[in-house]
Amino acid sequence: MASIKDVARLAGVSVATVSRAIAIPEKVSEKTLKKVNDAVALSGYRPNLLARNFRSSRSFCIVVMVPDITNPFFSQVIKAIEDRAQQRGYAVLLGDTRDQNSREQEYVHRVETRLADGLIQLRPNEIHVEGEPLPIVYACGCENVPNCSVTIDNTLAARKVVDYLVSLGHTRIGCLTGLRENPHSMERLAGYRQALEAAGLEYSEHYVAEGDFTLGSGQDAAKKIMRQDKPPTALFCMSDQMAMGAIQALQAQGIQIPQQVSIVGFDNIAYAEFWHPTITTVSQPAEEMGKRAVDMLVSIIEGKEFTLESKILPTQLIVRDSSGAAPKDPA
Amino acid sequence: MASIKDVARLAGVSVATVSRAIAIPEKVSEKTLKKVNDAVALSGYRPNLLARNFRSSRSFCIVVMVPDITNPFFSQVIKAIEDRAQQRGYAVLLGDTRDQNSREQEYVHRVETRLADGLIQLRPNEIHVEGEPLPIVYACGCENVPNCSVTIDNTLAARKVVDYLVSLGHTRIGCLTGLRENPHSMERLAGYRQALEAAGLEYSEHYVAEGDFTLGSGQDAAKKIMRQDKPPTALFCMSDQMAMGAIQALQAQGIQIPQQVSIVGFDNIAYAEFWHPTITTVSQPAEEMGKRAVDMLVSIIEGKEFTLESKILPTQLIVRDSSGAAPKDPA
DNA sequence: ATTCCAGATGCAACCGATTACATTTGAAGG
DNA sequence: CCTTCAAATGTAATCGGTTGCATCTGGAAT
Repeated sequence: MASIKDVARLAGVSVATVSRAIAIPEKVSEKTLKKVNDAVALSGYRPNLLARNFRSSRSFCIVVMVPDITNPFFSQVIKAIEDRAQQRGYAVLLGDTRDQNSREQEYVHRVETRLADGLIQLRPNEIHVEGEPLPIVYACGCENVPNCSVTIDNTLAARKVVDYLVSLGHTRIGCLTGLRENPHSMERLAGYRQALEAAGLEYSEHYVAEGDFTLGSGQDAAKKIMRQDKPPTALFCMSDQMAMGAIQALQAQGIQIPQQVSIVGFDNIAYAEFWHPTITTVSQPAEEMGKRAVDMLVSIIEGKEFTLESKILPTQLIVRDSSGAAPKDPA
Repeated sequence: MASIKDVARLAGVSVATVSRAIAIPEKVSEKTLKKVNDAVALSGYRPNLLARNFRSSRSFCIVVMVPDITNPFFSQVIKAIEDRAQQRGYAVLLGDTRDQNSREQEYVHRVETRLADGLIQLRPNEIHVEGEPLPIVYACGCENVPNCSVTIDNTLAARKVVDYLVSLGHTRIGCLTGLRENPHSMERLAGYRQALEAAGLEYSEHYVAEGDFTLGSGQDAAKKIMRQDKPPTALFCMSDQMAMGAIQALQAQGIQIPQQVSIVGFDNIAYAEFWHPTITTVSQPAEEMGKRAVDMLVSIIEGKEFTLESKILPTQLIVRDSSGAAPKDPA
């Protein structure tokens, strides 16, 4: 593999001249520029960016930690991140943590050891770092993370969608959560409770079932929650995937949606408007969050200013066919 | 930021000793080991892996190029890749190429400039590299790529699923392709034609509609293909996403699936068995391909043996509810 | 006490680029 | 022809580790 020395020898100049001819060609005479370019072409020289990065102590690489890349919501965010990062001159290291702290640590370690310049955390968990602070941006997380973050108001969004169910006349509204200890679950559950309270409805653990945001867990949780005396006439699912699982499970039992039970999701993933029925949901600004997260991170990395200017983006209720008026005479 | 020199000074030993104490502690006396460990703890020292990688000319990073990360099939493969790579000590750089050659080149460039040790190509395109060959493995691609690859027999898989439609009595079988110049499209189309020919059915361009593997394109292509005198009674879609779009489009027209039209997909993504109706499809071994691709790439990188031992994995026809016997009296 | 030798440690080169500083070159002006 | 000065180029230090080789140390054997 040809190095800058080989090029210098071939061109009959010093390595410094080669370096300059490549980096700042206008600072080099035309004659030597040509000699160097010829030598580069002849030797098939490629600069060793590992060396350059080492010298400058920069890797031009950022880590993105995500709980599950196969979740369409996250893959959408990541696509936006990759796009923006590429524009800004950074590459994206994918860290699918599978919600395991040990895996998370390994990726944080890459930043500590300079293999990445910074990190975007898509899990709603706070990262604990010993020693000097690292460039970290939280995205799609929760309202009250300590560092820079770009997120939505989960509580408010949940509240709005449950308000909407109330406005349709529903009084028995169930809730399918992610893992209960997940901060997203907690905040959205808080919004759910707020809406119930505002409507004068009683909160009951019987109307709450735990899942983990996946299709299968939505299926199971829906079955479980409907298996009671006075089952809900509406279900607020904390992810579209769970809503899909729930719809599938209820339809399999011959339950009509939305005539008998209304179902709403969260995220507005692409499949939501293709499902049968199409799914009422809360739209999160996935691309916008990804893009802004990159911009924030880059300005921290390059400016080294760890300002705490967090940003909360608006969500939008998208009404489709999976929700409707409460049945007159529920079972 | 503490460097190895600071640790050496603090511990009162040479940098070489510190280096050894960390890398090969058994080669160092207990006394100095303790001194070094104390100094490391005191200074908060983190080795600069950028420096180590530079020295060893290795980045322990591999690039994965994918046409579209939001395609659930690819995100599944990538998840497997990330998992395996992590196990083998490599990080994964995500390259979402959006089917643009310029973006592809940028990522290839990262390998040429040593910022990544190798590359896994999930697009079915061949990568053209000038100069020395690079460690590249093709996965989920086509049968006849030149380098090491792990893939399926697209032609055979398509042939089998269309054979299946024929066995149900269908004689007017439509085909929704990806972009026509996409190698996957071409190979699967070949399988489709083989099956027709074997059944003595005539091939007609009127029964072929082009899409791009996405939901929306499946919707459009299905509408277009049904808008003719003798519309197909069965549709072979080259991706599950297109099958979903097609199902949605036909149902919106009041067409019963599978009673009036059978629809089959390709990939067996997670949503296929949750769709309404559940989707008959061809299962690709996504995890297995991802895992094997990493193993192949690592053995090329570490062994530097560019052997051409490609691997073709089996596919499986998964029969579900979206396909059934041909209607007695088609419209 | 001397010799020997293995184990522990230090010295210094090295990886491939960048860059501050020193030196050379060459064209313009006197 | 000589001076002057900016432009062009070269020299060498540097980034932070790793590692071959030399040196040192201390205990065992003689």
